[in-house]
Amino acid sequence: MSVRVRYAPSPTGLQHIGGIRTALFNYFFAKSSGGKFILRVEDTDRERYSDESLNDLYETLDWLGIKWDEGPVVGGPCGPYIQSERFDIYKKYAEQLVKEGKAYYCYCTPERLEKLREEQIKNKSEYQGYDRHCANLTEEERAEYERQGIKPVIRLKVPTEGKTTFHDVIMGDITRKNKDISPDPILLKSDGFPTYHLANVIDDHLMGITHIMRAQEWIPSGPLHVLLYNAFGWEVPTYCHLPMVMGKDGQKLSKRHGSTAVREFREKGYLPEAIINYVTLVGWSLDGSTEFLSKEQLEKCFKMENIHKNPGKFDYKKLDWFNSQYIRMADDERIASLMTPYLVNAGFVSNPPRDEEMGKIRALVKPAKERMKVISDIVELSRFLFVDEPVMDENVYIAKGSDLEKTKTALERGGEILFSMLREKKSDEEIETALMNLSQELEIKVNGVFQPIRVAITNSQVSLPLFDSISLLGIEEAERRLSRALEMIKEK
RNA sequence: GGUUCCUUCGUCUAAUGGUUAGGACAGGAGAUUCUCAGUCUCUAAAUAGGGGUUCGAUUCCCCUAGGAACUACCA
Repeated sequence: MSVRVRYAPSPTGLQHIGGIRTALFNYFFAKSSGGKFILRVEDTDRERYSDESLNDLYETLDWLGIKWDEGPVVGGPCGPYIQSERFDIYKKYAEQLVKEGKAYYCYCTPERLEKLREEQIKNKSEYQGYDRHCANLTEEERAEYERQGIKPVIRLKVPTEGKTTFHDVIMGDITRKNKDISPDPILLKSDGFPTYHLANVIDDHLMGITHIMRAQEWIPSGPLHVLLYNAFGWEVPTYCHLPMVMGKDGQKLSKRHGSTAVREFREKGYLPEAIINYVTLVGWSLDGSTEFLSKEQLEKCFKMENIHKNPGKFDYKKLDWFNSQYIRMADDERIASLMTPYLVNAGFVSNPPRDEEMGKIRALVKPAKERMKVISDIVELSRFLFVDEPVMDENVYIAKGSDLEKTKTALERGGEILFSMLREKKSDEEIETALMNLSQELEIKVNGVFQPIRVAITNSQVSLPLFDSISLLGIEEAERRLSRALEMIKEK
């Protein structure tokens, strides 16, 4: 039987790291086993649903380059793949269970349930959950509720005796006593929409899902789902509960740990390949030593057996490392086009950039590439090129081990040497040597000469290398800034 | 509280019934004749604790401790 797996998110928020990790695992498992990857939108919660979330789902998967074989937009033989469009199916199956005596109508109001819950908490009752008030209603009682116009929910009859076991590829057998399973969970809400449990089981069956790969937070409801499959007389798929992605403190990764939405990472300038690579390495590994894995490689070598049991913490620093590595590996032209929006946003270049601005951006790639962790770093790295904000504090110009006098000299004579040699088209090495000689003469470290010049030209203590900066800026402008700095320093 | 699950360096992980318990990130030290970054070298760092089984256990079993998830007309 060929593999069919699905990613079934609920469009109630932006796609986050944990979610796309689940998507990735499903996708890679499908690809590596020659199966199908299906996308299904579980939008049965009308309260929390948002169009923005749905768009974000498509955009994020698209950005990551994850294509689904069946699902919304692309269609497929088991559609529709959006649960809100499958309304009638769930209703039909839920009513079938009622007819067969495996489920029942419940007319309890939210108010009664709330009161019940409060009492259970107050009395520290061991027994928590629904009290099965409506489990054995007579026809008369039902008719009375209907007359009152109460819209019922449908609840599953969960056995009070025995136990239910399901097998998980990663976890092994997981058993729960039936009396510990949520007593008679709601299958169909009073608005006619299914709850997760119902819709999920029906769709997984109808769509021929062979392996259910989902986060471990679903383990507790596994037995309930098995009960549902049994109630329908359907075969139970293979379960594979994925370890969760945690924050630094060991709790479920959430906003308070930092960015979690993939969109935020994209906006900061993370590359999709870095996200994919790093995220799949949380809770999975190829061999313990391979660090770099492309999407294409993972599509081939992903093995379910290598998935871990224990949850993994999300390490932002390691992601940064991956990202900086991928930036370096990336094509220059691609980096240039990735940098452009940040420069436009910063107001450094026009939108769209003029040819001459595009030239500057391209020239920026080489020196900037290996010092960016994220693409947005380019804004600070290139600020000196587009805006001129001279440093007025003379102390910034003075390198460690140097002093004001020597710094003046370094600026004056170093500048002369630098620009005359640049005009003579001397090599960087030759100029460097000349400046080194000057530093020896002044009895200061090489940096005592370089730092003031660099600060004068780049307006910053931290910058791209001097020669790169000058060639980016142009000799004229660099010289202008240097003389200005010299004037300023001379007055001190 | 109840139920279920988890436990190798700070973090992600590798390994085998017998190894100096390996790699990577982060950290520390040094090098790199321009800052920052990068690169290179070196370094420190783990089998949660206690019992078994065994000639031998990080690996198999049990207990304890710690952590997590779930416990909705949310998924």
